[in-house]
Amino acid sequence: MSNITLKKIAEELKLSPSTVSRSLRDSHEISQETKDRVRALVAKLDFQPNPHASSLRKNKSKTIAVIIPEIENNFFVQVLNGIEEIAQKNGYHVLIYITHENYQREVDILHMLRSGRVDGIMISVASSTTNFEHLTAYVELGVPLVFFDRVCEIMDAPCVTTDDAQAAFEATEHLIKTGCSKIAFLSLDGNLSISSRRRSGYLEALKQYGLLNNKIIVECCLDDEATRQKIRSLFLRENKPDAIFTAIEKFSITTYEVCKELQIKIPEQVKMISFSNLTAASLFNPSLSAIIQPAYGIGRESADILFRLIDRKKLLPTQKKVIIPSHLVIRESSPVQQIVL
Amino acid sequence: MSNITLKKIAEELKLSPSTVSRSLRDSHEISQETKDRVRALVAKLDFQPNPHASSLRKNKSKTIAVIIPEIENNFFVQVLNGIEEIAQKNGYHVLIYITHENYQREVDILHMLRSGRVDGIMISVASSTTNFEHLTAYVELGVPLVFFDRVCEIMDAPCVTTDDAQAAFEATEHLIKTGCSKIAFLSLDGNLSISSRRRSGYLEALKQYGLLNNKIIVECCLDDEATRQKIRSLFLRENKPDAIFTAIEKFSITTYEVCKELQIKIPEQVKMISFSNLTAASLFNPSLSAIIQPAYGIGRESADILFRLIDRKKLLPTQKKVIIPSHLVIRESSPVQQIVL
DNA sequence: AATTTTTACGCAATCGTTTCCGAAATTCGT
DNA sequence: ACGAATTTCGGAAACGATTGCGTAAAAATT
Repeated sequence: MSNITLKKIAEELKLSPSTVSRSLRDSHEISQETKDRVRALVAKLDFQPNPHASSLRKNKSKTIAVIIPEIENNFFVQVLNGIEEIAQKNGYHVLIYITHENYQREVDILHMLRSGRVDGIMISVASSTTNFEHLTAYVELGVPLVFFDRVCEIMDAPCVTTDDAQAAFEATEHLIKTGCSKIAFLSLDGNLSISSRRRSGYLEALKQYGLLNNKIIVECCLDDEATRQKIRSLFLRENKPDAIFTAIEKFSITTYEVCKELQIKIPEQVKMISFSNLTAASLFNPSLSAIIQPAYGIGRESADILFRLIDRKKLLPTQKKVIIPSHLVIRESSPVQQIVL
Repeated sequence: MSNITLKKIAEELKLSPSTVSRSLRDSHEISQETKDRVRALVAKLDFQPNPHASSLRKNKSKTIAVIIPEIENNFFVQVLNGIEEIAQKNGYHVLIYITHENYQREVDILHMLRSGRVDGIMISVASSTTNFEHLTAYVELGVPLVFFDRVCEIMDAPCVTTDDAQAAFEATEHLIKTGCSKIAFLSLDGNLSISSRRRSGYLEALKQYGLLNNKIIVECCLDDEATRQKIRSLFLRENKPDAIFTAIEKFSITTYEVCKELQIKIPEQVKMISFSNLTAASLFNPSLSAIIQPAYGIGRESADILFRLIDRKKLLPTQKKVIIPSHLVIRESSPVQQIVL
């Protein structure tokens, strides 16, 4: 770390530190000539003000924290990409924390962040989170917080999501219209906002088409092997589903693998559709019909909102609860025309 | 941000700030009784020392920066995952910066980081980086820096990579052994360390099998459409390749798409193999043979090394240049037995 | 009992920047 | 030309935690 300080610059130029500081922030109470002299030396010595001293004094860290439940998930990666983009534009730094769907870790991180290390937080809660005290405690400190995707509706904080229920409805409806009547819905256990919204979209579609009695809801956990086992038993029971709708990208991969293992043909024997942001989904065998979430946009929008909060700007009324639509891409795993063998 | 400070704790307990500070760091010169009193109040008030004040005084930020060229790439995501894991264990925070393969952005980030904001840097350089002054200038400041994957060999900084040349050799050899003689190698343009190492592995295999005259090297850039066009023309030239070996995951996806478009069958008409960390590669149509890099391990190992440097611990001699082997997974896109139609 | 050592704590400087007050020096208004 | 307003800058006190140094009191040593 360079040990050249504001004070040294000041000495060198026979100025006071305050003048140098003001020059650097282009204060109107410094003459142009002095500013130029300061900037010249600063540039020459490649001086950078110490961010910790600055943060301490100004009580601003120019840093935000992004808390995500997992990183090996294209959705969160794209969100992060959007966030980083906006943060960079605003001159902010991005701290990343991964909870690995662990509630305790989430609590610890939020607790730790109460120190003033960051000016704001963006979070998608862990699947194991049912209690929100750690979040309310944080918000009560007055530090801006924005939820994205997996939100906590009851809290007074902006939420940026996609239209999960609508998207799930459309996906289910699509499956119904292509002839499916026994559609299984695979979702993450716990009571995440997205899970319940997606489930209700699924159920609503079944209801509208009089198929509510056929509902098959399977709640899977994070353990890959357990999920695999649940999917297997789904195919081994007497009343097999004729379609699978997975609410989580990862589950679609597991489902494909199980189908391969059990030699079940997609889409002939079972159709498939999934929430997924995998760019490679179109290369799957068969290509996977997917609900693509506007991940990048969610990242950008929620970051935008966070910075408005940080800058104490008024939020537009529409920015309290932002919903960006997903879109459905139909591919071979759930073809519109039934493939006849 | 909580406005409760060390000083207030001290007043409340009728102690001096120094005593409180020492109590919190478990100094031996504080009686157990006092420590207990301090800790009790600290716990009760949920006090957290201001990190900026602490960083300023101790000249330690407890933060590292991770600079990656792109994030929508499974390899870097897994590396990041490993890094975050180790950082968390060491009580460190992780700042993430994405260069988007942009040299100037990389320069700017490194310049900005010369302020003492972080205690160390982990970086994989951008493909457009040919000049390393920004890196040497940084290292000369005495701040630890570790390279991973895309390294700069000539610099005196630890490097953690995989055995690119060996892996590329084996992949090429595999293609040759399954009957291919016109193997095209698709790599990223620019002179990245990984590109040249992978290329040399490819060339070495061709050489050993007397196929050097058949070498086909295509350098692609980041523009997706340009890459697509280059791949198309590869298939449209008179002397078509009978195998494609892509050094970058993204290129394999584009290649698959082009093959679909041109109705070229993999592996019947052209075999494929790629460097890739996509978990879903096994679900491709056909499933993609891949060189899987130990991304998570690279992340963990390079973070480990960085923290040794930060703690001024001696590096083991083996930690100056760490090479973690990749492994080849053969799938349907380059079957061992030739599929006869 | 006198001395040395140890224990347990306080004082005050320090990290580097920012900003509230002044206060010269200059310009302006009339 | 003389007070008022403006411009331009410096002094010094923050911000909050850490730490070198000093020192009473208690304990140990001779």
